[in-house]
Amino acid sequence: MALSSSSSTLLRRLLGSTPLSSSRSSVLRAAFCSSSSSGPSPTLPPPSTIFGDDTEVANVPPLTTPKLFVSGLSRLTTDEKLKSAFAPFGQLLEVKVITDRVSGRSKGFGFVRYASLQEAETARQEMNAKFLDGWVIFVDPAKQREQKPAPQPDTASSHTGFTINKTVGWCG
DNA sequence: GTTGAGCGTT
Repeated sequence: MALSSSSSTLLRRLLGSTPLSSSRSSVLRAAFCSSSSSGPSPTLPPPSTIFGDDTEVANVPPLTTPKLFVSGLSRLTTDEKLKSAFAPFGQLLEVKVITDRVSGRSKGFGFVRYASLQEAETARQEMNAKFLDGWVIFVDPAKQREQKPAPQPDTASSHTGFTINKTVGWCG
């Protein structure tokens, strides 16, 4: 149950030649449902226990942030290329391909931010595991880059007038 | 040219 979309290395290898059978459960279901009119079967549990329900397994959890993390980008892919790929799926508030400050080239991943979650989900379901510039890209919800800047409540002076000396330096 | 894990600059 530890299926995560972060396994890009193995997935892009498999995506090279995957028949992608989506209606495999229909064949098995027909075999079970064709012989169930003569009382309960002590040897076989009800089909609902095996397959659960008509719920598809490809159900993905909804997003919680309009910001998406796009990985698997080609080194030749830039901001404009990424923007052009995610543009028709919604209003992009910000598109950024992370480039190394030293070498000045793309790191192979970027971020896209939509105006709403609806657009982000659409873009994710439409652009996840798709080809972009010859490489299979992966769209995942991005983390919050904004970590607490200064959550220090008692950084000023207290009413008691005492000031804690935080100089816990080395005694040597 | 630089081939592949990962979460960014202001």
